[in-house]
Amino acid sequence: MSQIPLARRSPIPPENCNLARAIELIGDRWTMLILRAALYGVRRFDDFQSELKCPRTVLSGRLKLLVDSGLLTKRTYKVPGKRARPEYVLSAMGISLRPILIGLTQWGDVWLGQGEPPPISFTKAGSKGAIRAAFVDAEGREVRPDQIRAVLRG
Amino acid sequence: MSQIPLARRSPIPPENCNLARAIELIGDRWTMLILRAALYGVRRFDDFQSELKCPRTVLSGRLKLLVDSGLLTKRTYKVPGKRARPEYVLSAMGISLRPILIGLTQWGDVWLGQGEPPPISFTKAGSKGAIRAAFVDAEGREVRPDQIRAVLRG
DNA sequence: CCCTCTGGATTTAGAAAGCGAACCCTTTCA
DNA sequence: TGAAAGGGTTCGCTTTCTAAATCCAGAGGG
Repeated sequence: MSQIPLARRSPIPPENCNLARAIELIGDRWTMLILRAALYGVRRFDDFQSELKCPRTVLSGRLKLLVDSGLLTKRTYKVPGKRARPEYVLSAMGISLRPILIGLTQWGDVWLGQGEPPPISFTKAGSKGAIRAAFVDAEGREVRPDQIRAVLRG
Repeated sequence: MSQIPLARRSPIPPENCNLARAIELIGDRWTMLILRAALYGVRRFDDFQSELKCPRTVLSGRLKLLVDSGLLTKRTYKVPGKRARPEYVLSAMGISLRPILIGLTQWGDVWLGQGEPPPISFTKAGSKGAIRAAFVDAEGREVRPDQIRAVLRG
């Protein structure tokens, strides 16, 4: 069943692995749900809170971590007649997670969709057909999953 | 800076969102690190434990959850002259997370790599150049991130 | 000028989860 | 008969999560 050969250890120790580092950073329920909302355009503390229904303590802590790690940028917005308030917008680093979360969305559509059609799908601007996460070579041509090979440095 | 327009709410309530469901399931530090190791071929309790250095209680709990949710399959292996033991191998559902974790690896290479070259890279079988996570249309042609449009059902 | 409203938090106390160390259980080998 | 090895569970302790209440600053209204 599994095409993956048995290994007693991963080829890269977790403490030197950029995947493990990424998991340390964003591999947390609330953190990922915050990023999901942020990618949909949510920016404000109370909007995050009513969207996620998470404790405000957790939210303010996570926002702080995300700002410190560079995924979110804290800046000020002002609605006329109201106080200036902070908002949390995705940095380039945060926006570049979008393909990964779209990929995870589509994975969820397949495996967790409970037989219902996906509530959201993705297309290329100006055309109709669905697009999907995949791998491409340097020329932008798709590489099928079974053709992917891992190469260790050194 | 942000190309994402302000929203007060995400277009899909989290409780009806397959991305949110996926995050509930795998959006956890240890769970993701287990999947990382499993994608590298680790299968056995003690191998996971010495790789992850997590409490054995946490490991056995997570493995149980992953089996229950269908990402891992528990089966028995037997080394001649040793007792039969359980091992945890990725199901098709688990293996299909591979592109997402590779995408996250490459994201980490860019943003968390501390200037060092990535310890692992990915190529197409039989060729040399690196491949990367991207979006493709139905014909397998790359769609650039700024051309991606979300479409709501209904 | 004081009062209230609003968004963005911090404080507090109890519940849950994480953690490390020790122990248990079964089979196999010496 | 005893020790080893793999795969767990049990046990206390610490950290984190959670909910609810409170705080705080600056508008706007009276």
